Amino acid sequence: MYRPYHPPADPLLVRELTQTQEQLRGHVRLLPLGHEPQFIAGCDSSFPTPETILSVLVVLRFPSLDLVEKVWHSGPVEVPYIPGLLSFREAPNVLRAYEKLRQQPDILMVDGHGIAHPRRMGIAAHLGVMLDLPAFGVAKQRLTGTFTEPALTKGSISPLTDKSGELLGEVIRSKDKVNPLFVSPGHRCDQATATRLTLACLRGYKLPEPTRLADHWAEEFKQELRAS
DNA sequence: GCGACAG
DNA sequence: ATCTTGTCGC
Repeated sequence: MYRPYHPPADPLLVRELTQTQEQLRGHVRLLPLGHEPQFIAGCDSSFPTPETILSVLVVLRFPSLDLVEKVWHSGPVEVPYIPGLLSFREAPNVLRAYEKLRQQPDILMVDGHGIAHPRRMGIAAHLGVMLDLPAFGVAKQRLTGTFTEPALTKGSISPLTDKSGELLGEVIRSKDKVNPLFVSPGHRCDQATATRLTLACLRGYKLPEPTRLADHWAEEFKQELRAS
């Protein structure tokens, strides 16, 4: 099987975005959430066409997980995908969608990493800082760090750490025998909160409800968008 | 120098 | 992410 090949990225663009990322990093704050959230949001982005991005945000009541609201926004793709700089490609459009929300959430669950990132600035941290809102990431694939495979039973957890032993996140088995999820805090959130909320949002599926529903509606809107 | 690389 | 059929396991 072939290894994915990433086309060469413009060195100047990489330098610029990386510097901006370092600036944002200085604003990240990892703290426990003071109280139980009443509303939790989930977000997801997809690409109906190579040059169009569609972002969906859903808000669920917590802990019932009833859907309260869903919004979306689509626009032109302006930045290529570059490992470690994903947020600059997707976050701008997510922020536009966020502006359409009427019910402000207490915390945001993002499809991607929080601080489990080479520079501790995954898209969950990026969005959290931009919105000054508690946020954490739930990713399906590892970006950086090492871990030992957690047991195959739902709820099993193993730490994700970097070379120096620093805790970057936790690898969680969200369902028996499915690939684990990578959960890490993004901003105004700590690991315990990120893990606790992720587990509290599981409803028999691999993905926690906020992300799963955002994914679902993204697919719906995508069809609707291509048909117009 | 050689791999690895969220969505 | 996206393009895509059938297939193996619970």
